Amino acid sequence: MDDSKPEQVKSIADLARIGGVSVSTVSRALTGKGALNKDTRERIQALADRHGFKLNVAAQNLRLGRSGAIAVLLPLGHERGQHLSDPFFMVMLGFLADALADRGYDLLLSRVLPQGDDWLDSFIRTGRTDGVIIIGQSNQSAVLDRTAAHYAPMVIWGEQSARNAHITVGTDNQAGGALAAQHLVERGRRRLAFFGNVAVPEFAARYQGFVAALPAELRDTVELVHTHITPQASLEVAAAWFAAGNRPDGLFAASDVVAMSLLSAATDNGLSVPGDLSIIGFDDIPMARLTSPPLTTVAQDIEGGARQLVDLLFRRLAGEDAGSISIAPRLVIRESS
Amino acid sequence: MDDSKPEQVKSIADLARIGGVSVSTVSRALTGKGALNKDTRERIQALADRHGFKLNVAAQNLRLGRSGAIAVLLPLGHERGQHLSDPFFMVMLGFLADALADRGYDLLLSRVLPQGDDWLDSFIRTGRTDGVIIIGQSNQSAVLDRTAAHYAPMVIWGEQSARNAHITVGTDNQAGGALAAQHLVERGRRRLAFFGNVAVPEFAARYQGFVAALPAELRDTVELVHTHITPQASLEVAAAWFAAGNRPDGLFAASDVVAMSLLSAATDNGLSVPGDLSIIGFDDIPMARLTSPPLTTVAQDIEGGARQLVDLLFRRLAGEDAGSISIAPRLVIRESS
DNA sequence: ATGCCTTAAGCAAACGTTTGCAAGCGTCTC
DNA sequence: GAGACGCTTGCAAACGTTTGCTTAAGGCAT
Repeated sequence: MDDSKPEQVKSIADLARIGGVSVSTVSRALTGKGALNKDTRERIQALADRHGFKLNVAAQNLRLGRSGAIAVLLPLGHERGQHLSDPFFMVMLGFLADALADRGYDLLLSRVLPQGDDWLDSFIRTGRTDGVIIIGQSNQSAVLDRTAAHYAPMVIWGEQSARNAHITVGTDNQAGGALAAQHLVERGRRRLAFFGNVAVPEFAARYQGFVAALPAELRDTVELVHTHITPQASLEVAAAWFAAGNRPDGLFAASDVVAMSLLSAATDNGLSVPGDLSIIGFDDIPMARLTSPPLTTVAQDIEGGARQLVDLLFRRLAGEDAGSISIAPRLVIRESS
Repeated sequence: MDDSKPEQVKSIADLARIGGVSVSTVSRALTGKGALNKDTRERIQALADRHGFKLNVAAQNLRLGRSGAIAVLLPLGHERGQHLSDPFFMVMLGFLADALADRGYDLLLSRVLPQGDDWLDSFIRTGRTDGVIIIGQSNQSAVLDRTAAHYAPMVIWGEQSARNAHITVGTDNQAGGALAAQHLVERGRRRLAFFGNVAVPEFAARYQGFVAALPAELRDTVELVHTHITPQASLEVAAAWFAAGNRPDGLFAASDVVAMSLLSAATDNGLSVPGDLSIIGFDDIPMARLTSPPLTTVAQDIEGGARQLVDLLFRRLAGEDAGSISIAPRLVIRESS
C-alpha cells in the first residue's frame, strides 16, 4: 500500500495521496485535534515519520490567524551607534528564549533604531508577531504609550511609572538606588557620585532613589556624571573624571559594566578599592564576581523577570487585563565596598 | 470616493474594495512589483498609509514559498544546564541581527539542548526558516554533517576542519593559539597551562595551536586544565587549581571570561599579573579592557565574522556552492602579559 | 427489514497574499 | 480604416494548512 522509497513529501496532500486518505484526515492525525480512529491516526503518524514530514508552520499559522512568534525588541534610542554587548541582555534573552520555547513560540529578535514615531506600530501591523516584549523604554516612552493604547499584547522590561500607559515588568529601581545609598552611608562614605545616563528611565530612577535615601546633608553634594553604559564610553568618562582630580569615596554605577569601568579607572589612578573608595554596581551580571575586588552590586532577578514578562504577555494575549509587576532588588555585598 | 473614517482595513481585499480596484492592483501597488500606472500606484499607497495598512508578511511569505526568517541556533550540547551569558554571543547576535535586517530578513533565535540526532532536521523541516546559522559546533559535529549533506542554506560559526562536511566561518583558532604561545615565549614564560574544554572543537584547536607553536622542550610540560567557560565554573576551577599550589608563569584561556576568572583567582592568591605570571584571553570582548590589569587577548573579528556568515548564507541560498571562510586572529597586547 | 445513533472520514471553503494570463482600450502605422 | 502594439487592470488559481458540515458505514433496537 505505502511504498518505502523515500519519495519527497512536501505537503499534507502528498502524504494523503500516499496514505490513501484525505488531507483532512492527515491534518487531524498530525495535530491530534478532532475525532479520528486510533489506528488511522497511528498509521498516518508513522507514515509521516517514515517520510520525515513535518507540518508547515507558516501555513498552519496563517490558517490559524496567528504568527507563532513573539518579538523581542531592543530599542537603541539612546546609545545610538553604540553596540550593546552588556551581558545583562544576553542573560535576559536566554531566559526569554527558554520561556517562549516552553510555550511553543518562536522568538523574533530585532534591534531597532527608532525612526520617527511609527516604527513600533508599523512593525506590529505587518502581523509578523503575536506579541511584543521590549527590553528597556530607552527614550521611547511616548511611542510605547501610544501603541499600548490600542495594542494589548505588549509588555516592557523597564521602569514603572504612573505616567506610563504601557505595562511593565521591572526591578524597583528607586528601591535599588536606596539600597546602594544606605550601604555607602553605613560604610561612612560621604563624597558620592552616580555614573549613568538619566535620560534612560531606569537609570533616572536609580539615581533618584539613591539621592532620596541619603541623609539630607549629603543630598546636595552628590555628583551626577553622565555616561553611556558601554565599556568604551564609560571607561573614557571615568578616566577623564579621575584625571580631572576628582577624589570621591563612594561611587554608584548605573550598571555593573559601568562599575567595572570605574574600578579600572580608579585602580589606574592609584586608588585602592575598597580602601580609598567604595564602588557599587547594578544588575549582578555573572561576571560581577570576577573583578578584583569582586563587585558589590544591586542584583536584579533577571530570570524571574523574564518569566514574569512572558507570563504577563500570555495573560494579556488571552484577553486578561493584567497589570505591571515590580520586582524587589537585593543588595549583594562583595568586596568593592 | 474614499471615506476618511478610520475603518478597520485587515487585508488587501478590504483596501481594494475601498479603493475601487482589484486585489491584484493593490498588491502591485504595495509591493512595487509588476507594471502599474504611476497615479494608481500612488493613490493606493496613500490610501494604505491613511488606513495604516501593512501587507501581512506571513501570507506573503506563504505565497512566495519562503519564511522570511533566518534561524540563529545556539546549541548547548556542552555546558548543559549552564546559562551562557558570554558577551561574545551578544556581540555576535547584535551584528547578525543587523546584517539580516539589512536584507529584510527576521532573526529567529533559539537555544537548543540537542536531544537525539534529529533536532536539527526536525527544526528545518517545519519550514519555519529559510536558512540556519549555528553559533558553535558544540559537540554536534556529526549532526551538522548529516544535515549539511542534504540542506544547503546552513552555515556554522566555529572551527573549520577537513573532517567536517558542513560549511563554516570562523577564526583560525590554531593560528590564534600560536599567537598566544609565541607571545608567552617572548615574555620568557615557561610554566604554562591552558584552561578550557577541549571537547569543544574551537577550544581544542586553540589548545593544539598553542602547544604546537611552543619550543619542543616546553611542549610536554604544558598543563591542560578542563573547565567550562561560564564565569561560575571557571572561577571555581581556577581557585581550586591555585589553591592546590600550582604556580604557573603563563596562562592561556579559552575565552576572555575564563581569563578574567584566572586573573581574579591569581590575585586572590597573592600573585601579581603580569609580575608573577602572564594571562592571555581569547575573543577581545568589549570588557577585556576593563580588568585590572587590562587583558591581553587574541582578538576575533566578530563583526566581520557575522557579516561573512550572512553573506555566505545568502550566497548558498541563491544556489551558489560557496565554501568555508577562515578569519585571521590578531593579538592584542594589553597589560596582563 | 427499517430507522436511529455513533463513529469515521471526506469535501470544500477559508486564511491573505502573488502572479500568469487575458481582456479592455487607446494610439500608432501604413 | 484596420490591424498591431503597449499599457493598465482584473480574474482566478495557487501557496499548505484547518475545520464546519456532510456523507458513509456499521451496530443495535424495534
